[in-house]
Amino acid sequence: MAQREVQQRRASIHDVASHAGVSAATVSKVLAGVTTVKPENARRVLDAVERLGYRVDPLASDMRRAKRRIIGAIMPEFESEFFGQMVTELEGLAEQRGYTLVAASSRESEARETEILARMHDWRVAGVVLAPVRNEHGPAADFMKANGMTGVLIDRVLSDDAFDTVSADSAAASAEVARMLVGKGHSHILVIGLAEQAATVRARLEGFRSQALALNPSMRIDVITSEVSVEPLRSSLRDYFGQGERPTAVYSLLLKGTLVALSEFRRRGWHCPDDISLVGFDDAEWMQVTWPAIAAVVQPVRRIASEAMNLLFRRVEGAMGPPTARLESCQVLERESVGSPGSGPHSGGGDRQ
Amino acid sequence: MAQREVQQRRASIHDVASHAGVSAATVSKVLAGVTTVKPENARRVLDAVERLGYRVDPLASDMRRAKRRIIGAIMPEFESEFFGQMVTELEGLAEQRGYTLVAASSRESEARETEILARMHDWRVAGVVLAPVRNEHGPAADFMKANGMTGVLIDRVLSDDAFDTVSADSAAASAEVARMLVGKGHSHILVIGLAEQAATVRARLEGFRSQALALNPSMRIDVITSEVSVEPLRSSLRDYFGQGERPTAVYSLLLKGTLVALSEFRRRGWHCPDDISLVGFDDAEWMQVTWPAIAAVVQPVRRIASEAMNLLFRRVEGAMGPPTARLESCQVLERESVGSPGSGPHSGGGDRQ
DNA sequence: TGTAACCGATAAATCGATTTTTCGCTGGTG
DNA sequence: CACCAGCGAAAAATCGATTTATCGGTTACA
Repeated sequence: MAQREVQQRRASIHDVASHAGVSAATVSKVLAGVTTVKPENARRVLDAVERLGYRVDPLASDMRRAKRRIIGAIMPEFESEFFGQMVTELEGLAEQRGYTLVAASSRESEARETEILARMHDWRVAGVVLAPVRNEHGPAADFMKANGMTGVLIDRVLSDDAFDTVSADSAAASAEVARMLVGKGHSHILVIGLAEQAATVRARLEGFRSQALALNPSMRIDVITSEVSVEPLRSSLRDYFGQGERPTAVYSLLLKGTLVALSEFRRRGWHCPDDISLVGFDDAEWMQVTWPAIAAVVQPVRRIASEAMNLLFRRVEGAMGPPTARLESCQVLERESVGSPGSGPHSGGGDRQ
Repeated sequence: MAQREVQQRRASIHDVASHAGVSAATVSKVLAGVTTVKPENARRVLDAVERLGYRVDPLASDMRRAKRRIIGAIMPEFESEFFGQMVTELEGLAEQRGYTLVAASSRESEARETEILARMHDWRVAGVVLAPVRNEHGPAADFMKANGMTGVLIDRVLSDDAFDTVSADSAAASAEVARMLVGKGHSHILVIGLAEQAATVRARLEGFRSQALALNPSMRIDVITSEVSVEPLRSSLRDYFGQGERPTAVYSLLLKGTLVALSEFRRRGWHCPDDISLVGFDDAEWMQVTWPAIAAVVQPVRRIASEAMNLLFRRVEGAMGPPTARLESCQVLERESVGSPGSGPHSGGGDRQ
């Protein structure tokens, strides 16, 4: 319990030492659990610690180590449930091991990503969990490599020759989505995504395409991707529908795409699943309370986070060997936004507004 | 540009000093912009810095200061857009001033809140931005007070006698919601919320109630709040509707409540705004793409963040004086989930599924 | 009896930067 | 010529903890 020390400078290890009548080194050893300390002295040290409310200063404690007990986390954004949960999980896992997590958002910019990484390098973080904006081959991974940083890449990655990677098994999940949609009788499906995240999006696309075509070789699969941001995707989609294209289902390869698809459906007065079916990669809390509830691929956030931390700490502790590439399986939630083609009015106009 | 130094120990200020043929103190001064250094030496220092790719170690640099250039941020959760954006903003603002932001989630637990705070105190952070789980009178604020920490309280707070506070002007926004609903002809409205966040929720409730009653004294306003978590709220709501209560509009005082309300509407097959109108405090991206789009109160995240940081840094720099309590005004977005009572079927059954 | 091994603890070095103190040197002044 | 002021830079102290080297005092063994 802290007493009148309030507002004053906090007690240092030397204060504890003098109160206990021993040297600072002895205090350090007692607190580190070294057994070569006389019980009597240990007791007095612990007494003093208690009396002064002493706590080790992690910053000072880290001074001498080459790798500080800090883990950096870089996410493309914090606004979505996925990355929000990810940071929460990572923080908890770091804390469990006595590490502090410093999280930063790259705001979908590779330039910022590298800047943040450089700053974390300055802090001499023990390791970094990087969810790259684009993929594992960006400047950020290069920077880490060039500076001998230890790290794990997650989410928008497949595998790397220098770092362990952990991501959702996009291909398998997409194949399951394909089975679901083809099983319902869809034979003309539009897939939308952002090309930014090259490898991941490609995996999701190919996983879907190959499974769908395997089940129905005459299937028609249209693909719309935008290079950079969401807005071009929106206008491409608008053009596509504007030209009279009428797929019976849309599979969005990422959350932003799901939002874009929904808003385009709204513009045209289309309802799911009567007028068109919709499935999106990435789940969100709201998707189960809207009308209709939106079918989604749920990524195993906790498993990705814990696996990433396991791999990271293994490396931090000096583990060598070739990098691992883990794929964690997803869950596909079939909800009301998916139906069979032709089962509803499909008028293209029925607004309930 | 870093050269073959890769993988090696990073250059320290002493390496720079010896390469430049000066002392470490001189290097420090050059980098700090002190002008009492001979131009010739300054140049050589900067050369060496460039050549070695030297960057100041922020940890070592902070050692001597009583307050380190670290700002702590504690949020109840990271999963919602509101807090996600908040962290993003705070991080950017801290970075602008050369500070590092360490963010942690209290996971809606006051106990965890205090633990995190204690850990941040160990780091001797310069200041803390705390979004308390409950309100400004919790154990976390007490801890900060007792330990002489500097901080700002945001979001679920109104005002405090020790810390500056910044939050959305809940009362004013709620009054505007009241004007909107009463203006549409609603005279029986249900308000739902969590009592946890006592003062804030009360402000939202009172702001709404007083304005609504002023406009229509015979107005009926029912209130359902749950003490602790979301689930009791859900069952209370279920009971309420189960007893045959049929308000024409629901005003949710927080995001979770909006989700609960929507899912209960779903259960009963009610549609907005035909069967019932809905307005929620807190906006989210999905609310404008669903059918119907959900009316919401938008909190000025950026303004709250920047104002909080301004106040915080003022205190960090030693500003004295009584604490400020800022209220930032919100924007009310009227969307399709709000209509006039009786304008739709109000059958209580029309499902489009 | 002399020396080695050991125990427990302290002094000192270390980490990397900042800040204070000290010092050498130049130039101006009485 | 002696002294002081001022400049610029080096030396040293500091921050708080950890780790290594050292040291006094026993005990064991040859």
